[in-house]
Amino acid sequence: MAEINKENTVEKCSEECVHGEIVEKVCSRIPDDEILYDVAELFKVFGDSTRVRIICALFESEMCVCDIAAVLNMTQSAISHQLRVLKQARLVKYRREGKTVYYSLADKHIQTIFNQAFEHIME
Amino acid sequence: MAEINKENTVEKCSEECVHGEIVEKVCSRIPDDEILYDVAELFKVFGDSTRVRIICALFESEMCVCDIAAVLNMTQSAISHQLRVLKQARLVKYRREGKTVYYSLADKHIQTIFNQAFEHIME
DNA sequence: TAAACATATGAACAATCATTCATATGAACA
DNA sequence: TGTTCATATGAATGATTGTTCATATGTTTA
Repeated sequence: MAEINKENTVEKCSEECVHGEIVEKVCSRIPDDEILYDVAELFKVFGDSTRVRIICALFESEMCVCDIAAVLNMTQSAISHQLRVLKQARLVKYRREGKTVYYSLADKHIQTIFNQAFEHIME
Repeated sequence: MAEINKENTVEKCSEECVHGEIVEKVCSRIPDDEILYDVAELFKVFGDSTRVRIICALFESEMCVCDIAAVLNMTQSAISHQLRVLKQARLVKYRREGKTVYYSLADKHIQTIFNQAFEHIME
């Protein structure tokens, strides 16, 4: 328990109110910070309405950058920047056909995650 | 199709490369912007490592604010601010017992969403 | 090879947000 | 009622990030 307050910034309540057993149990079971950081990074990608709209558009059909820009009524540059973010998160894949690049979703988990999110919203 | 480029900022490619049928189909099937905005707002709440750690801690056990602060090794104030965000998103609920306030998760969808996120990370 | 065009990217700016510090609130108990 | 203590909150600040504008890349076709 000593390492819980490393830097002597001990809260008043830490000696009175902390439930030692619970804190210890939770500390031992919670996933590593590194993993939780990655989870937050993934959700950060989902946490922008432009990217959400791109993903939902790609649920319907593979599309080129121009088509996505037309659907969202935004500039090609803005879409391209966001597709790069989605690509880096391995959420979309692409194929080139001449001058055109077609994007599609890369991960089967995305649909499940979004369905659950829709259900939470609707409650 | 006229309403797709409302403001005469027609991209060059919009007359050459836009695939009209696909754009029209996707436009008609994609959920309303209002809903997609709400979805993004929900994911924005998940998109912070402190909040992710709080949520994962609460997967293990109901806890008071002090306990959560001890588990995450952060100040009571920082935790309290984040719990307010989670409360506003209806992701946590609380019960008061004397001076202590116990928080727990409010929504069954959260676990499913996080499980899928873990699976995406692990791939 | 040169022009045309779909896409990508770098820099800059505005807006959003997590934490800190100080302080307020509200319940328990003397 | 007054003190103690767990929790909540307002203001300020530093950091992150989405979009725009200008330009670069790379493929096609004349």
